[in-house]
Amino acid sequence: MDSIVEKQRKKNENYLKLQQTLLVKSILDESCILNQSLSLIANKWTLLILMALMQGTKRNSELLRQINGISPKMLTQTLKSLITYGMVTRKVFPEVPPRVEYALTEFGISTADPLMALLNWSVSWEEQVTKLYKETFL
Amino acid sequence: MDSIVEKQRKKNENYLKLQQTLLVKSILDESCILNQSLSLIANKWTLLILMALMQGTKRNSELLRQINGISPKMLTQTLKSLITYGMVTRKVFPEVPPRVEYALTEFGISTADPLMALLNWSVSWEEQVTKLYKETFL
DNA sequence: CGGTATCCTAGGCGATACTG
DNA sequence: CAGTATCGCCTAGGATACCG
Repeated sequence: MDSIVEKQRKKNENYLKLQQTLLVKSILDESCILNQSLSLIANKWTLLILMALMQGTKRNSELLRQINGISPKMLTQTLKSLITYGMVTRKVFPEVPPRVEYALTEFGISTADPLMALLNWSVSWEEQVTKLYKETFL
Repeated sequence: MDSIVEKQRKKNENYLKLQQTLLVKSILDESCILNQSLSLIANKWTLLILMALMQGTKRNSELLRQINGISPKMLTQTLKSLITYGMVTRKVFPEVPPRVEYALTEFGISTADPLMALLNWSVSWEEQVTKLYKETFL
C-alpha cells in the first residue's frame, strides 16, 4: 500500500502530466483521443460485459444471468459492437442446442488498465460519487 | 520508462485485480460504482472542460475559445453540472463588464488520475481506437 | 460578458414478439 | 439456446433568439 504522501505525489504528477500533454497534443476537440476511447466504452452495458468477461469465457445465457437488468437484445447488440471493436471474440459450436462462447481479446483485456484506474478513483471518492449519482439520476 | 516486460506484468496485475474485485463487490449491476462515475464524466463536453481547467483558472470566454466546437449553451450547462458535482468552482467578480472565473476543486483535480490512465491506454492503442471511432461515428 | 429560454432532432435504449 | 425484427419512448445535445 502506498502512503498518503506517496498518493499525494502521484496525484500531482498526473495533474502536471495532463497539463503537459495538453500543450503537446491538441486534445481540446470533441474528437480528441480521450473522447474517442470514451465513446467506445462509455455505454450503459459495455463496461459490465467487459467486466463479466474478465472472469473468463462465458456463454450468452451466463452473461444474461450475471449482468443484472440487461435484456437479450441489448446483450447481443453490445456484444456485436464489442466484436467489431476487436475486444471480444465469438465462437460458435455446431451443436444442438447451439452453444456460443464469448471471450476477451488482448485488446479487450487491455481495458483493465483504465478501468482499474477508474475503479480506484471511484472507490476513493465513493461517498461523493454515489451521492451525486443518486441526486442526478435517481 | 517501464520495460516491455514490466508493462506486461502490470497489465496482468490489473486484469487479475479486476477479477478479484468482481468477486468482492457486486459490480455487475447497471448502477455499479464504475457506471456511476462514468455517468458523471462521460458526456460530450465534460472531459474537455476538465482538461481545459487543468491548465488553470479560466473565464467563460476563454473556455469558449479554447474548446473547439462547443456552444455557449453547452458550456454553461456542463459547467453547471460540474459545479453541482463539486468538481468546479465559480467565482463572480462584481464588475462591469462582468467577469466569471472557473477553477477546479480538489475533487476536480483528482479526475486527472483516471483520465491519465485512460489517456495512456488510448495512446498505446491509438491506431485501433481512431480507426474504430471513424468507422463507427463518422 | 455571461448567461437564459425555447424549440427540435437523432439515436440510445427498452418492451415485445417472432425464428433456426 | 441464441438470437432477429419492429415499434416507440426519452433525453442528450444542437440552433436560435433573448436578458442584465
